[in-house]
Amino acid sequence: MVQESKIRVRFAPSPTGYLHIGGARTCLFNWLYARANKGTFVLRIEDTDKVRSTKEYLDEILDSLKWLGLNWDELHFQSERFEIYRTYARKLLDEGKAYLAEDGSGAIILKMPQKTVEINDLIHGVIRFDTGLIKDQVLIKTDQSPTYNFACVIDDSQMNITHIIRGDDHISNTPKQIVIYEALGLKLPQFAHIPMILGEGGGRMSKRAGATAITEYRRMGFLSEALANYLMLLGWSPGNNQEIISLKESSEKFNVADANKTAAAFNMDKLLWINSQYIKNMDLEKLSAELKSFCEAEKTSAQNPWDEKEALRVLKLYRERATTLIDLQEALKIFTGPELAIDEAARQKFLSIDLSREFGILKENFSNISEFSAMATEAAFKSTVDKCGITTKQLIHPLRVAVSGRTIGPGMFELLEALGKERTLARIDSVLAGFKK
RNA sequence: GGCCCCAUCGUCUAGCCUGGUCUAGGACGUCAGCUUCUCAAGCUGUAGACACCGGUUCAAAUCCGGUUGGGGCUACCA
Repeated sequence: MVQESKIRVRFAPSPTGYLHIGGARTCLFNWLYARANKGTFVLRIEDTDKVRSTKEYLDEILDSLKWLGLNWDELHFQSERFEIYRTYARKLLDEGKAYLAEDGSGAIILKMPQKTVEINDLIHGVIRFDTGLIKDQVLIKTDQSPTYNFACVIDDSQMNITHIIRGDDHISNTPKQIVIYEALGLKLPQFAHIPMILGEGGGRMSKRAGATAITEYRRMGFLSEALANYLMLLGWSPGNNQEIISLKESSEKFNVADANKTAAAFNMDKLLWINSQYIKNMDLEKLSAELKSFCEAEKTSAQNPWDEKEALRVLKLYRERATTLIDLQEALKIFTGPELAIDEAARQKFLSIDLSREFGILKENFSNISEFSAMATEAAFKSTVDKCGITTKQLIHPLRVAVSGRTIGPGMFELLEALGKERTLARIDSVLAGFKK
């Protein structure tokens, strides 16, 4: 039985910038294709531009990929392979398929043959090019470093890449590369050009039009699973009207050939919605761990040290109404210490009139509760409003502001239970003191 | 300019390859309602698209051609 050669794909970022949305999606498709076919996912750093490549960008790219869960099986650096490219270029020189630049600069240039080249793209089908329209291509630059198209071909061939999955902005690079493959007598890989991601307005994605760096999304409080989920939906669909899909599930059914041809506009609202779905449905302990590492990364740890039990309580209460980790982080602040920062507008709206009598009675009733449960606080609250002859609404909103500092939040009594008796009474004392002034 | 890619609701898409089941399905967003101690969530419902023209065919979102529109490439950047 003939063993079909294993699928090998690669993602080849250049460390001349951070990893952006488009690159991440390209990487994701490669990764999914490799995992779906039990193949190998190669990460190749295209750092031939010594001036513009930096260690910082490299680290940022690697960190972003790890965060997204896109692990690689092999890692290569083009900067370590310059001699290989020169060897191949010399071969072309010897065979008369390339020539030395006439200006004596030392650059090696490929003679462009006059022919028609065909790409059989997995997504676009056959695409034809007339190479007569393409000028001779520089292979090795004056500084003896390889050009992108040359290094790319040599590496893809040497690394036995079977499928090249990349953005369709590379379609016009493909004939130039094919000519190099043919000049060297190398086996052609399969090509799959996936569409680009457009900005919110439909134009080119840019920093100006919105965030583009993966790290920025992380800082905005997105869960990596949610971002990956959203990204894979840009240009691919699992079918069955499914919107929420994990990396694991998608890596079982993904196929590049099913990818769309049309560019997709980035839409923050949908990303936000997917993120909220993950926050609502994720395993609570896992969510807590995510929040913890988010707080640590942001160095704005609301809790110090981290109180897991409390975090779990808060998460349970707030995850339903949270969209990002930032929302959760904010919620956590309400539970930090007895002190509370009260929103000024909220204070104006609900605590500007003197409610010292009402809060006084409420405090007394709360004090008498032995087990500070939602049910018990609700009963105590009820008897308070009855005694004061006011409606629930007249006191519940001020109370919410008093104990949580804001007008919005979870159900009043679940909130009180989570806060606990001690903290609740302390905060009531605090507003009581305010009324006396 | 030349070459190339693309074209279904505002957005992401299903359907297109293998024409009829499409009076075009789903999701986000919008709007309305339910629920309600706030804000959400949730549930129900509403409006909303096959870019245009022509051809092939008994029949086209689906096939073909053109137009228009958008995008990419055209570097000794990647």
